[in-house]
Amino acid sequence: MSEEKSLNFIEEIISQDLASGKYESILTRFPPEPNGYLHIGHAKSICLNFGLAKHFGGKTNLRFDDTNPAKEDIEYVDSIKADVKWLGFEWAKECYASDYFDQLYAFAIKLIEKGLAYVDDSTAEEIAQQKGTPTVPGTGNAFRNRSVAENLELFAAMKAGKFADGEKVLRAKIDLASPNMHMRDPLLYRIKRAHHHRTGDTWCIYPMYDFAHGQSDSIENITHSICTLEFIPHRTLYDWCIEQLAIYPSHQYEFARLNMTYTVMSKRKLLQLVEEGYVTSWDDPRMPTISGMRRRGYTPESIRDFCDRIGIAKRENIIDFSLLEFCVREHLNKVAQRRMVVTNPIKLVITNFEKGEEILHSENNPEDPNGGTREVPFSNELWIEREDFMEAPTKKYFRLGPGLSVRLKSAYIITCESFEKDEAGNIKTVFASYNPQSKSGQDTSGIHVKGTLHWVSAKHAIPVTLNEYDRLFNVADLSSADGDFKDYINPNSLNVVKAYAEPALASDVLEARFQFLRKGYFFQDTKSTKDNLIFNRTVGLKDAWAKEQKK
RNA sequence: UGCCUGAUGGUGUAACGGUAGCACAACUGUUUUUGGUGCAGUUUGUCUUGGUUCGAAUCCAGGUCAGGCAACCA
Repeated sequence: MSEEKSLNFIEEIISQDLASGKYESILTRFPPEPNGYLHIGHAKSICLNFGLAKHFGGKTNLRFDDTNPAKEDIEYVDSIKADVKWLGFEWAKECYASDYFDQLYAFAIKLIEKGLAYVDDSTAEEIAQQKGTPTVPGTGNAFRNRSVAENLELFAAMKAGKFADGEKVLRAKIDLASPNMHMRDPLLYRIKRAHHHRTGDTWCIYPMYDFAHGQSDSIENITHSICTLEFIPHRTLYDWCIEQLAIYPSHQYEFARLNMTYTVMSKRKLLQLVEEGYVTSWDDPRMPTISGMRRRGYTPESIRDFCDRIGIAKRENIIDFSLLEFCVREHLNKVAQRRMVVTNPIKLVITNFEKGEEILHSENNPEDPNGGTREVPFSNELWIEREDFMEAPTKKYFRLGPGLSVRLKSAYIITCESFEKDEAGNIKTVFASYNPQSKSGQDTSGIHVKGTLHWVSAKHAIPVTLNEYDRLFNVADLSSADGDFKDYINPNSLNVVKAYAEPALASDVLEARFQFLRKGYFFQDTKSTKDNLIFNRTVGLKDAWAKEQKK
């Protein structure tokens, strides 16, 4: 059975390029600007670029597009490198557009010499005005006719710091009437006195994206430069620069960026959530950032699987959040250690358990035959979930109620005899008897019950804190919702609860993935300590009972 | 009124002139010491109008709708 996975449109292009001999091997790049943290949308691009190289036996560079020092910082460089590594990828070279500043400057001079660039003294407003509109051609100005010699001299003066910020810019001389706005004499260099995180104060002029990106690709001999759809109109300029400069012809291809339901994906909006305190930080587990998802308990495997499943195409999309949840459940189900934790406890007393205490064993992972078992102390006083007892059970309720029997996971079958309420009328204690013949693994009782409950021995329980996360927004498609996106923030995106956990959890390692039985997948928070164990809920289990109840 | 993209079930994504398939979601049934997992199954789709063709999701022409393009941002 050969199940050939069909190629996406970029893979098709690459295999043709390889088959035709256009390239012997391919080189891609992942080119973030270090002005924020990476999010799941970047993960799509990372998986694409690195995945392509892996698939076709090529390489991928990590390149920081650091041409705007006002917004960039080393903090972001470090976080980006950590995130890419965590996702499981290795770059061939670590590059910076700023490493090419001298070369880019030389490229600019070459354009001036060819009469294809000029220094413009106009203000930003004047330039915008003179550009016209998509339906009205732009008009030129007198600066456009400056001589090559004058342009050379003025550009050198710009570099030498002879002018104030914004006083002059270098523009390409292309076509002010072009139907493509990006070809109406685009800006190439601007004067900006800002400290650059790598070049310090060496430069006071910085190249614009359009004069840095394609040339950087070319310098590195990138074969396939892959970006998102909004750069389509830039491609004409990308090609123009490469042609006029007669440098290595990298080619740009575009795919649709990732959108997801119940979240936002723009760095600007994510920054707002952090700065205005809607979340605590960039790595808040509710954030769609790689660091937030890591802290939440997502695995690199599940994110890569997700990126694989969503595919690559040019059509705009909005992916169901449930697909991401599916991917992480699928992986965690295979690897997570099972533990028992009770969040909203009521006391269960086993009236006929005269031993008082017994050490039982429970499998760590039923999906993994080699996963081993752990010791779980059992006693005559246990905690169980309040919702696992019903005073007057309905007919489809498979749990505990007067006269009903259930199995306690990895322990015994019990039968409820009676219960006690407190003054407020809430259930306080449930009394039950156990069947000694029904011990897990050596059950000779012949009894079959429908429900199995998780539990924790009261005497042995350890206190833990659980962060139960839910989606950050309460509408699916934020792009088509009216008004400010912050109006749709889910006020219940975090529910912090105290819980009792089985003692094994205290000695477990920090990096371990857990499934708290019948509750969901959990991961220790970065702020968790031995004395104050905190777990983040990565994702809940599928809950068929909750669905049934809604009916 | 310009230019550039795109349009296949609820959501994604295949089919490259020849059976509209796959995944998620939803819904059944079944198994199960997690109402989890597994297994089996069901439902739902080619934007529109013409044309070419024995045959069109695919090719051609017109239309409609959606998104992008006028930062000294990337």
